[in-house]
Amino acid sequence: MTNEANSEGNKEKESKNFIEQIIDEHLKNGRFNKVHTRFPPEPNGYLHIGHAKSICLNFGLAEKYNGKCNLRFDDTNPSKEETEYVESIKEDVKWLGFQWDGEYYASDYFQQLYDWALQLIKDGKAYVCECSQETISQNRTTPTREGIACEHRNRSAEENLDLFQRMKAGEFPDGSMVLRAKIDLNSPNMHMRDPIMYRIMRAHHHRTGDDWLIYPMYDYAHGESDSIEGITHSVCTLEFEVHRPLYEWFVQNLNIHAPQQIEFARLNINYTVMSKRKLLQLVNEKHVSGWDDPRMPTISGLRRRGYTPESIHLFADKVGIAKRENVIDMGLLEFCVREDLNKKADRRMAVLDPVKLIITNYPEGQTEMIEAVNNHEDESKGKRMIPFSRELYIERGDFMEEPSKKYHRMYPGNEVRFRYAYFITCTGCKKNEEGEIIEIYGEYDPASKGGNSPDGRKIKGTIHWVSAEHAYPFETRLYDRLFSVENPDDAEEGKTFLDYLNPESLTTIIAYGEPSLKDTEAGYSCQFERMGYFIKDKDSSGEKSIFNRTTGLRDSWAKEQNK
RNA sequence: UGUCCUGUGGUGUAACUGGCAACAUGUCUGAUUCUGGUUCAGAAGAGUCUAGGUUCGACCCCUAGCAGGACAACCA
Repeated sequence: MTNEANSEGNKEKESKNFIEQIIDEHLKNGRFNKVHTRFPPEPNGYLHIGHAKSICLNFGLAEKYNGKCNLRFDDTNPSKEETEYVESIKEDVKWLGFQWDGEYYASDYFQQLYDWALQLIKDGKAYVCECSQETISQNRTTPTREGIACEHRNRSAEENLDLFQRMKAGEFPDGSMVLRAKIDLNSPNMHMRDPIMYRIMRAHHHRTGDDWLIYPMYDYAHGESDSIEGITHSVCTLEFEVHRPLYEWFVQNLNIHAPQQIEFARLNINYTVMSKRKLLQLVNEKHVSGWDDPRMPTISGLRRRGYTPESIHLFADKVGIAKRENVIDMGLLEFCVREDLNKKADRRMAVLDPVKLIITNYPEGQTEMIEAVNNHEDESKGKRMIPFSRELYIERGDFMEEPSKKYHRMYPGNEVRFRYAYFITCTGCKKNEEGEIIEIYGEYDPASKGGNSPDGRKIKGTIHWVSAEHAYPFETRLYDRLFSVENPDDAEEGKTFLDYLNPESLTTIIAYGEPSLKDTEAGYSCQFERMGYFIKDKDSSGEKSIFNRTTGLRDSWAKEQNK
């Protein structure tokens, strides 16, 4: 290594994303003297990879600036939220490796929020409106036209106070009235045209039970919750950009701590969908086995698929943070798992599409144990023994009766290395009446034991194998992208994203693995040499194993063939 | 339609706040290799949406367009 390379390496001034630049500025100009972020999921579904980006951002910011990050459940809509989701969210955040500083719920603040609403009413900045949903919407008109004030807008503070308290007390039916902020009916920003702060809803809340009959809306609750927790930087996605003036209006008019809301572009990945609504639909309509189906972009799905927290961190790191719309290639996610798994996954041999190979010059009935390295990237992983015998299974694709150009696996007359074992020269094959190859024959060179070249002769191909007699059969689930088009969201006329589901997103086969695969537990992740990364699924039980394919290996041979 | 946001290689993100565009991924070559994996070496690929302007000099600033996105829920 040259000195130049060294000094280059030390220089690496990592560039900051725009949010960090804003924070630097705030720290410099004294607006804030610390960093306190929060991750605010609504417990109405499972977390997905898009949330992971946000989690890594928020918790990452706190780490970088030596600050704090809260986990806050935005549970202001009891009709959609459930405890099951709260638990899964906590599990996912922890699995990603983050520990929140405070665990909060917007519902913890219902009383404070209510009191502040009373204050706004007294200040003449909020009023109870009895208009119907349609009327309110109509009166707001369109952005280009002025809004229309309804007869409730100029009620006295006393009357509003009385009405609002009676709303809370349950004197009025659901939906009969709302509390509205009195801001600006002519604002070009529709969110400022007297937004709704509270609605009457007789729904059982997962935490406050039946204590409340009125519930605050997002816009009223979110900024205030941030404020209560002393959040400095309230990071959210782009669609809330238009809400920022409203966010600021509330903290300003309540005269409470004002966090800075900053918006960034949400994550999009091709060949999948990211909206909670659509993910929920996939689950409800049983297009997938559940929220944690390995094809789902959910964190629990990725986990079951074999993704590691590290691979997701790497991914979040690589996609970056910015404000422009983006679509990340699924290939990047796959690159990230391989990058991580290559270093730590055990190597094992398993044949996914088996065909029998008989070594005609190998003694019948003999079995010998072959030593194999667990991971060439990490010698500390040690070695293991694998049985070898006269009859083996090899991959159907590793034999060609009439080889194509550049093919250097088994074909009549060609010598191939059987990984860790011997050099075997193919001598022919047998076919059934349909012309399918049912057996392949070969002769081994006893001097090449261990797979080493006895005389230094070059062998182009190395293939994996499994002793037929000792093979351990197990179910293998080969996963592919869930959708067959890049962007299932933009469905053509008369179709929905469901019409683009990939019928081959899951293929179940029986694979034959080396015996060591039997003594593994669910969650055991390894590389089947030359085939890809696999993880033992939780559906496994006792002797029965199920392995999910996390992702295949890079395959430049397949690319070559597609030319 | 109105307001706001965004516009840099195929994709994603940078560019020390004005000094002729970097990194990653992807693609293609080649080398190494007991995984057609990994690793290594190299190449191609944008002249920064367009048109003006300011400036010695602009991806960064200004003006006008164009394109894409967000919003017009008693969802978040």
